[in-house]
Amino acid sequence: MANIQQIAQEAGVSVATVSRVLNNATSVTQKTRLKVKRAINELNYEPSMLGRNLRKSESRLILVLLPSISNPFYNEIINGIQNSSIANNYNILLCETDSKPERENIYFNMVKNKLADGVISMDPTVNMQKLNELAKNHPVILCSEYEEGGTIPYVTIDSELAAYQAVKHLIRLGNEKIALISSDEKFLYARLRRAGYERALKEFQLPIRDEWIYHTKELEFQNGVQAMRMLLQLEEKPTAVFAVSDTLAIGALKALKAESELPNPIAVVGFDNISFSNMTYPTLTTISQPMYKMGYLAVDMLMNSMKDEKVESIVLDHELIIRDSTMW
Amino acid sequence: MANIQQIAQEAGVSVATVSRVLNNATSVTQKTRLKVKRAINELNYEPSMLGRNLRKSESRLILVLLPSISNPFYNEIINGIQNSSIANNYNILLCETDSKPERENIYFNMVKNKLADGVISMDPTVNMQKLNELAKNHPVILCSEYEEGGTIPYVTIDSELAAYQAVKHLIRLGNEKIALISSDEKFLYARLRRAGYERALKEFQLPIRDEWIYHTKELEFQNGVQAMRMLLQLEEKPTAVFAVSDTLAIGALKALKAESELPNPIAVVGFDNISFSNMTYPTLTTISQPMYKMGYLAVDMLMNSMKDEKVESIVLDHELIIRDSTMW
DNA sequence: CTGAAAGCGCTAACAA
DNA sequence: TTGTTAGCGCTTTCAG
Repeated sequence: MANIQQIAQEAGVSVATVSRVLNNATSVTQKTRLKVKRAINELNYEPSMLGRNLRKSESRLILVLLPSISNPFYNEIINGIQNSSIANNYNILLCETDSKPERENIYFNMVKNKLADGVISMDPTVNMQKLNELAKNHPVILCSEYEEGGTIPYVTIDSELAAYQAVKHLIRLGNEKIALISSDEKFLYARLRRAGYERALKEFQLPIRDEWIYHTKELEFQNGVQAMRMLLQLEEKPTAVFAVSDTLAIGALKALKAESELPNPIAVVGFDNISFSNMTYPTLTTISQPMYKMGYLAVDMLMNSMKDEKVESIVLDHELIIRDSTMW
Repeated sequence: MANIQQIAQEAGVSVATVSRVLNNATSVTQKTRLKVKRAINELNYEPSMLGRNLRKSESRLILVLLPSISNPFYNEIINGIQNSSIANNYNILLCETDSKPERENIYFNMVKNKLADGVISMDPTVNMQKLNELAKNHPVILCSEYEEGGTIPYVTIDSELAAYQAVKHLIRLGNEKIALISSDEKFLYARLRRAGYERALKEFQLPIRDEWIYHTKELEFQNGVQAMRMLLQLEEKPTAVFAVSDTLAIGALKALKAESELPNPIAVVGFDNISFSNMTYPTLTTISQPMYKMGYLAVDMLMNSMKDEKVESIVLDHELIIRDSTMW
């Protein structure tokens, strides 16, 4: 691989001039520019980012932190992040932490090491203390999951309100016994969605019963299956279920189908509107988050943060998508 | 952010000694080592990868090329790649090309620019000519999709055999009119799976009818829905369907459910065993690929390739997973 | 065992 | 307009 020296030599100019051509500086005559370009082509030269980055101490790479790409919820967000990044001449480094602190550390170090210029975290399991520490010296934006009262700017939706509306929809359909399938309440979104669930029930003076609230360890389909099975074993079964994620809701639907002799169908509402949610039987009623937009805006915010501008957090609108799982 | 200079100064040693401590060189006395460590802690120092990488001219980053992370097929493979990379002290750069050549170019340049040390491509839409060009000077491994008769090492499964077995299973169940839902035949896997489909039909002297072979533009659920709808409109309808991917098969199942008055159920077999394939109704019979292993091995192969060792291509075993969609 | 110094590939300030 | 040169942060050779 040729370097800038060799190009300079080949073209009979200095390295500075080559650099100027590379960076489209105006102060180069057409003639020298051509000489240099010819040399570049001849030697099949590609400038080394390594050298450039070291010199400018920037990498034009954005680190995107997420727990696992197997959760389809992140797909569209990443799409938005990707497109917005490219528009800003950045690339993204997708980093799965798998909720493992060691991995998180590796990625945080990459930022400290200047291998990435900023971070967008979508990881609810992230170590907030360390992230706050990092945010002191590096641009960081939270996407979807955030810290209440924290200092890091975020883009998200109003989970409490969305959950409230989802449950209210179930109530309007005549359900009085409504269960909640939630994940670990160490996550803010789980606490908020539970709060929305409870607010709706209280407003209609419906019972909030502990046995109708099930907490799963993870967000896999299987966790939803298991949760629904438990709910179906109760003496007094719920007539409807609100799950805090589509993956859980889809698992719940599966468990319901397996149960052949139910007197009345149990209504199910999910959260996220992942692409599968339209492929289940019955199709899933769910809350749709503006995922693409969320990702896109997160990058915008990060760019502003890099310019040391003041960045305001953003709360986006959601939408209730009514499908068959609440009307079968 | 402190640099190595400042640590040297603080510890009262030379930068060389600091570097030695950083790299666990043996030739440093306990006493100096401690002095240096103390300075490192005091100043909260993190060595810059940028400097190190430039010096060693390596980035310890692997570029992973895939068309889109929204296809769940890649999830487990990536998991394998990730774990294997970390075990080898590398990190991965997940790059979605979205089948766009511009993006591909950006990523190829990162490799040429020494921002990544090697490439694992899982992208069937990749520009093979450019990839071959890149492979002359950089380590490249193909994962899943590969080039017949090409020079780049690959890890994959025997798609033709798997398809043959899938279709044979349908034949054994008594089906004689078997349709194929495939994607674009510019992709090798589509050609191979079609070949397996035809081999099985021929072996049992069953008709291969063009109208029973449907090619979709993409691999989204919706493409499967549409394909199945077309097949259901035929005068002579197939009694079974083999789809070259689970996403297509799941869409097909959806279209079947929508069709209420079918005299006999139509059997469906998919390909990939994505996690959702167990959540559909009916659950999907499919070919399971050893995805995790495939990803893991791809990294091993890349590591060997980096050491300039000769790397042999690998063909892994698959498995037919029989579920409800072939016995309802 | 430790230090001085060269150099990885590039950019940018300064000089010409 | 172009060239010279310092230096980004680190590793490594060679001397001591």
